[in-house]
Amino acid sequence: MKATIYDVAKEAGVSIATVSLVINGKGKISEERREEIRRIMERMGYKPSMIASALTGKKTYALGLLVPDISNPFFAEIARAVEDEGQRHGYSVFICSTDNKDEKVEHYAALLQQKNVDGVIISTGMQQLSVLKPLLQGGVPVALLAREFPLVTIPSVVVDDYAGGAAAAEHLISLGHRRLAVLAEQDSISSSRERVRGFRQTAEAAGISLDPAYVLSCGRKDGKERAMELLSMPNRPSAIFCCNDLLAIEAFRAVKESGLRIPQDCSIVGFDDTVLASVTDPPLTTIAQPIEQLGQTAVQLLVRQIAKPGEEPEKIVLRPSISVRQSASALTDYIGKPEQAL
Amino acid sequence: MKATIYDVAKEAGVSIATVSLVINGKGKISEERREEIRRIMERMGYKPSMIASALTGKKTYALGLLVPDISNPFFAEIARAVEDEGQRHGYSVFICSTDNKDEKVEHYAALLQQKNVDGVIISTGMQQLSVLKPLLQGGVPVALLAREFPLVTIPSVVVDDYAGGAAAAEHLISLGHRRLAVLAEQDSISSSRERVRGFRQTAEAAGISLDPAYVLSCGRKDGKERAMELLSMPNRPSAIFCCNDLLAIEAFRAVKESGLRIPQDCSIVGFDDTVLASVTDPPLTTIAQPIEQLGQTAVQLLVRQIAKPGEEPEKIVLRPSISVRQSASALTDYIGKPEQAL
DNA sequence: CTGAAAGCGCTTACAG
DNA sequence: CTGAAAGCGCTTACAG
Repeated sequence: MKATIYDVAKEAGVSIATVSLVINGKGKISEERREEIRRIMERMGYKPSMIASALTGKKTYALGLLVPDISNPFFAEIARAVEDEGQRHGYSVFICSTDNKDEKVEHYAALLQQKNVDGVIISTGMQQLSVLKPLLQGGVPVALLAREFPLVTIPSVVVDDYAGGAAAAEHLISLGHRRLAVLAEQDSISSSRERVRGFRQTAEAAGISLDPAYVLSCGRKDGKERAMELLSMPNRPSAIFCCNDLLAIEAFRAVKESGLRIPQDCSIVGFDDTVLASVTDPPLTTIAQPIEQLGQTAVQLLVRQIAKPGEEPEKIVLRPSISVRQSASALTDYIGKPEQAL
Repeated sequence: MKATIYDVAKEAGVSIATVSLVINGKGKISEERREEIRRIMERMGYKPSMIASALTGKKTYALGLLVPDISNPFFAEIARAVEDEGQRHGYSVFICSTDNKDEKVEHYAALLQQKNVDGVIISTGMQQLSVLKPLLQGGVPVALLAREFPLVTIPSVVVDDYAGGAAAAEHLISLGHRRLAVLAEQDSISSSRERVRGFRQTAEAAGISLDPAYVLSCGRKDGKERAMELLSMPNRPSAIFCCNDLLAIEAFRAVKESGLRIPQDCSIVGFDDTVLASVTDPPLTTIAQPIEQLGQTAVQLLVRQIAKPGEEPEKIVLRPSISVRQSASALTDYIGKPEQAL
């Protein structure tokens, strides 16, 4: 049914070796023959099978992309950047949503390896780094995107999460906020930890302590609930820093459901600057990640790694910026009131 | 370096055929041997290469998913549903963002074929159906998701776009709107055409004509611009039906930028009910697609097609529903004014 | 119950 | 300038 290299060779009256050479633009073959064979391939609608060529030692030109959830707008945008940059280098990409569960990470890692992907971009959190062992030991090139593992030398590109958290704190503090709270992701996610750390240290440097009771970790579905907890505390926070935009939206819902106003009663700052941020009511002030650049850089690091497996792994840090919109404002309602009374 | 079936066979002192049989759970092999060989595979960290087994006539267990843009929340959610249902059946999925461009569709179609994917889910628009010829002729199973091609018999799952457009019109008309406008997608997208058709016919059935000048097609980036055009028309529409949520957001921006209020000065109804809809200000009234079910059904149709290529292709139609939020309201400001004066 | 052998569709030295 | 042959890592009849 589908034409193979044999069909083309027979049609052209040459050996399959010759056909293979023209496919790959190799060898010394007369330009006429080359052209003729090309024409025949074209006419027969022949496309070389990548899986056959992969088996012969060439690459599969497939990449794996591990993300927590492709339906999360941040990772959807990352995926698009990875896809485009991948295509630019000839690679297709498999999507793998892990829900940040080690078992799924492990499952996908094994699967990708069996599929002989040329490399894997990892942008998912995990409890145990060891789930990546098989990949690493299997010699599968890996690049980390927006994730870090301090003790391992894997090429990675991250945004300076600490600086992002710090920027959020600075912004809120400059607006006069003192009672700060944080809605964090699961503790297993290093980027979230760093954001909280940057936020906390900046607050403390400004003489504002961040009570651990006001730093809540959220799972996939309980963001609003956690935010509600914060809002119902005796000493309600005047501002909440959310470790991603999705959490910020959960916080929005909680605030509104509590009959409070944003930002007058409670300021909110997010993280990521996905499409969601410009769509909320009011538009979300958030720490912006250079999403496209993250995706592109990760692919480039991986491609380099594939080409020269021996190379010293690079670690690239991109700067976040703050997108000031309208979800965080000065504490106007409290003007004049003494800090203690708040 | 990586263990092959030969290494396992040698280690176990059997032939590779025997190993292959235990991998696939076939043949009649003593339970002891079977167990022993399993243990050896485990110990050696052996995982059969899928590309080798694919070359031997088995499947690649890879699917292609053609969408306009994976970073579009609607398609990101579709992708997640497809990924999950695919995994359930043993398939991994390649993401392919086409930007609705025929050249990209063609490119990806050829690529997926070369990669010997077992099937392709198509959820992207195209001008020429002929770009799919290679896939269809190549005997690659295909399923259509939220797309239709009237003349071709390909298994497909769609939402009743006509009914969705009709529901939007009914809702707006019941709220008293008479000056209706539409922000459509490109004409090449059949679902968009159907939505507009349902909207138009329902309006006309209610005695409201929809001037073609008030139905504008948008490209990837000019939604806001087109919406601005509508708003600056001499006879400004009191309600705009947008053929997807992203367009609705562009319309939101245009309305606000014009100093108008939603919904008092201009009602807006979207389509899709993605995560965006609950996040806008005010929350978006929109036609809800059963996204998860769409993705699942498409995979199931494809899997069936893969298993029994001869089967009559099914066409499944899912019903949309309307998610009433707050972006469309009754024409309170105009109460009492005669229709002509509007 | 198990092995030898052919074959999947390519690529790559090696001859000539 | 081009072909014969081995090999990639599997699966699948076919023998025995």
